[in-house]
Amino acid sequence: MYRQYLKMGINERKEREKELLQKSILTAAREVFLEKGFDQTSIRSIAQRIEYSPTTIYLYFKDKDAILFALHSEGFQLLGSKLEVLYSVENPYERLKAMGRIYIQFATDYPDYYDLMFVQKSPMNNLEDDELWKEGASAFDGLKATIQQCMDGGYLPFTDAETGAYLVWATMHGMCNLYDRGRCKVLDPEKSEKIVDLGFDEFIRMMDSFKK
Amino acid sequence: MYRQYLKMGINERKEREKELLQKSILTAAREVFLEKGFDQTSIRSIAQRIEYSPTTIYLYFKDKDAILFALHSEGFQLLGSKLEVLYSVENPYERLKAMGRIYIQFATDYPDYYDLMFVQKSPMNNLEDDELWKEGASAFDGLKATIQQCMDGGYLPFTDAETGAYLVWATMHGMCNLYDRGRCKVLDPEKSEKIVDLGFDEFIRMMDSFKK
DNA sequence: CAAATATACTTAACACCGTTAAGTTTCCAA
DNA sequence: TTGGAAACTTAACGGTGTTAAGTATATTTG
Repeated sequence: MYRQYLKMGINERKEREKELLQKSILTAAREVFLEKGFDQTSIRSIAQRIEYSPTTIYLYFKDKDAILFALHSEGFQLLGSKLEVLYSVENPYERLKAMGRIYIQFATDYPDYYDLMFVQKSPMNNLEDDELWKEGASAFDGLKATIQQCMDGGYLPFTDAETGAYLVWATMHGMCNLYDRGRCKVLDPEKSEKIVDLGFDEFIRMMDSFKK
Repeated sequence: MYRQYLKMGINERKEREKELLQKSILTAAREVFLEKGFDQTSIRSIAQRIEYSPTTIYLYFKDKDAILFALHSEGFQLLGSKLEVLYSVENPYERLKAMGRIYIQFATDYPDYYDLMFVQKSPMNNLEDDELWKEGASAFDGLKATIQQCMDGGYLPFTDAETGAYLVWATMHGMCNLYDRGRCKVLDPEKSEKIVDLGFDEFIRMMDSFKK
């Protein structure tokens, strides 16, 4: 009968509604996360914001880590959008320097996103043991390619692009993380507030001296 | 009466007993921490191990952060003991390289201690706002002094010893932390397991090329 | 059209957590 | 012997992630 034809439309509407709630859960999660921070982002606080019971969330996400993983992916999208301007930078070494500046700016502007993307273990629990970390990999590949071009252009003397990219990444990450975690208290108070930028400048100066 | 004379002895015994329990709480905390890790180190689990009620712990420590701070200090003592061999290294550049190796070895051998010392925010909550972070400062001063000597000896071209020390520290920290937090999945699986050492070797190679 | 069933959601509960207030036991001094 | 301080425990508060069971609603089927 004609109801058979309606069924599809109804199912589609239902699917749309499901997706809508899934999205509103994620929106609520993002709001709580950005307003209150990682620690205060609880299933219950997300549920309260969308006026559903906490258990409803489990009908749309496997567990809390799945939500955090989704937010982590959002962070990578945001970082990616900030990095887009680099396409116009043709000189690989200039691009690398700009990349570093943007990375640090991102870590400073969105410390919670940064933490979720590069420090917290929770979002990584969502990956299967053999599953690869797509978000991280594509960002890293971009860096690696630039490093390779820097090597080819004689700007940097790394023996291996991948190891070199890791080393540069680790330096940026270490500076941001030590600052974020309050470990820069050991520094001269006058320097400690702007130490990440000072460190970056010093890093650039070191790299500059490599140019063959 | 003669009891007056005993009183002091009794009070001293009581004080010794108080210290004893304080120490056994710390021992239990350390055991749980090293066996089960940071996340599983709860007041309740520590209490269970010493067979006291959880609330007793609060008679000996202000809160959980105070215990974590005590463990964090232990970590610095342990790291300090590992660094002792450096006294015999006269060449500052050789000492710096050895320092880096020991630092990485420490982070690898005692990841939980390392986390507590350089990543977790909890132990830092125990410090007053204006209070300085003694443990971190004395470790950093050791690095800074060596960096300064490297600069003086023409091994490294940093413009400022403090910023240079921070930069070197951040590089080591970044490599260790990215590895610990599972972010090295982005690397070639063949390299990822030994990436910290590979990165360190590359770092040394870079530094070597600075020698004036 | 009524009964059966599937869907969406909630309530209640479990097992944890850090922490505090109130109560109990133990010990020493007067 | 009794009063009181000190040491410790019990019970509770408000929070966490998560699951099992129950309810209401909407859809399908006989």
